[in-house]
Amino acid sequence: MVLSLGMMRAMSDAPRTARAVARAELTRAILDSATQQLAEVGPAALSVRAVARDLGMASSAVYRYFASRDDLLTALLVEAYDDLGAAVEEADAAVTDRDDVAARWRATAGAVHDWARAHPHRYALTYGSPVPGYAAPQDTVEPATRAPRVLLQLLADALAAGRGVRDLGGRVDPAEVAATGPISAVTEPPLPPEATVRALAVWATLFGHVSLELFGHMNNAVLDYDTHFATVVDLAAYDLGLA
Amino acid sequence: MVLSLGMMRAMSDAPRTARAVARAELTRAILDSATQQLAEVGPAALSVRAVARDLGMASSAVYRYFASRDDLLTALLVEAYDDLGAAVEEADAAVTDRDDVAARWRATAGAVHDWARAHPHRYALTYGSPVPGYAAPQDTVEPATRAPRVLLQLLADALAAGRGVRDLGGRVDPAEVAATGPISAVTEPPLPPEATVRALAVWATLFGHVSLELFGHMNNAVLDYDTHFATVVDLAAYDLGLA
DNA sequence: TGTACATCAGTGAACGCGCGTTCACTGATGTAC
DNA sequence: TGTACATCAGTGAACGCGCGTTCACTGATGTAC
Repeated sequence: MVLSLGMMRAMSDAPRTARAVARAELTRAILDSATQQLAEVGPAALSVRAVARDLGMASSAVYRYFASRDDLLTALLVEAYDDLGAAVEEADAAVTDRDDVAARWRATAGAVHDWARAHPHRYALTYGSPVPGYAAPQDTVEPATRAPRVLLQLLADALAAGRGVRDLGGRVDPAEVAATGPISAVTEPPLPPEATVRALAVWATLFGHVSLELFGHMNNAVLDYDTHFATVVDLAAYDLGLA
Repeated sequence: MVLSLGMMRAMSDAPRTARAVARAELTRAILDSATQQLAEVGPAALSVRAVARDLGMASSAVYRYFASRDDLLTALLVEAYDDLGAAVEEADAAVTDRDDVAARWRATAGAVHDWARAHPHRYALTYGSPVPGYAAPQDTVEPATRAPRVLLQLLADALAAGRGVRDLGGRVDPAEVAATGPISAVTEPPLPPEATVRALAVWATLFGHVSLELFGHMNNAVLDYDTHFATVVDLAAYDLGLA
């Protein structure tokens, strides 16, 4: 996507001209309306015309702001990842005792849980089924890494402070070390294999729990989601060697 | 839904009349075509007309078999849950040494993984984002319990045989015991709280892993899904106290 | 500062398409006597 | 076994709707001199 000069101004923090101000505002309004659409009909039925109708403008006008329906979807996806990433980063950063890694983990997991419940449809967009016929472009990759990065970093901090990952019942297979190399390499210094494996498993538990809860698979099976979530997070803290 | 006599015959194993045979076959053909549709356009865009076109019949004819698009979706959902449930049950049953609970767990987890990869769109239908505007009716509840039941039962068997769940780093809170009561009560005798909590956490890990893998969140991060899945399953076996 | 020109936002009509569902109807199959 | 009637499967037209995207155009805003 080639950005026009006007578009770049619209996206900068201090738009100069009246046009740029209007563009920034309408871009925002389109995204907000589309986000609402998302909640009502889902990503597959997200409609440029419905957004235009909602804003009282001709449907063709939306194309001055987004080149296509897919571009609009991409923008929603990037915003959702960024929003979640920011929430998680802030929750971690809000723990003033940086050495209390268990508290940082709880804050991180809680932020994911809270964000997902506050924005169930945006969670479904990012972590639910892929949208058929839509392939997320490269732009979404970096924002998607923000949240997981926080977990890996706090685990690295724990290891640096001499806390560690509880034993895993055996050595990590060399093939597994190779398979998870990119994850290990996220932090500096890299995580040891045991930590990487446990981090990935815990990450799956966290998102698995949130998905099962939000998508209705705990209906009438778990009666108090908050209590159970706290229990699972504590258990993960224990498995991570933080508690 | 009230079933007509003819419909009940069509669903029984040995349809009598030529009509009933034809009905059973066409019902099957509709479901197969719809399943293919699902893979191509997703559940939200599943179209009665497209199914009819595929089968070379008038779109109105499909309504002789399913009262509405939602009814068709429900049938797909029930079939998917049953298919997964059967695969998991068979995988567990195929382990001849019933006391080798670790092997039963690996077979169970592997069956979920294999089924999901063989039928990614049916997995997305059941465990991905809910279909907007569609509320799954009661008919889907029982089939959905088949797979999790296998895990709970093998864990109960392990406990009966003196194997058990490793310690969780603390006692299970009474509120959590209450919250997870329905899960404990699935087996006879009921699972103790520690086992229930660990079972739920492991269940979230398993489905979290499969979702993250299938929905593209491990792209360029985990390089060998099979190796990593095996590692996570082994780790879960260890956490469950089976290995 | 004032003017001429370039850029941009927004319009409304149009293209070609697909959808779920209903309905009156025809012809084949099944059933009761 | 043969016949009359009831049931069912499938048709094709119709209703009323929505979609993404393009295009020529108008009028407002911005810019260079």
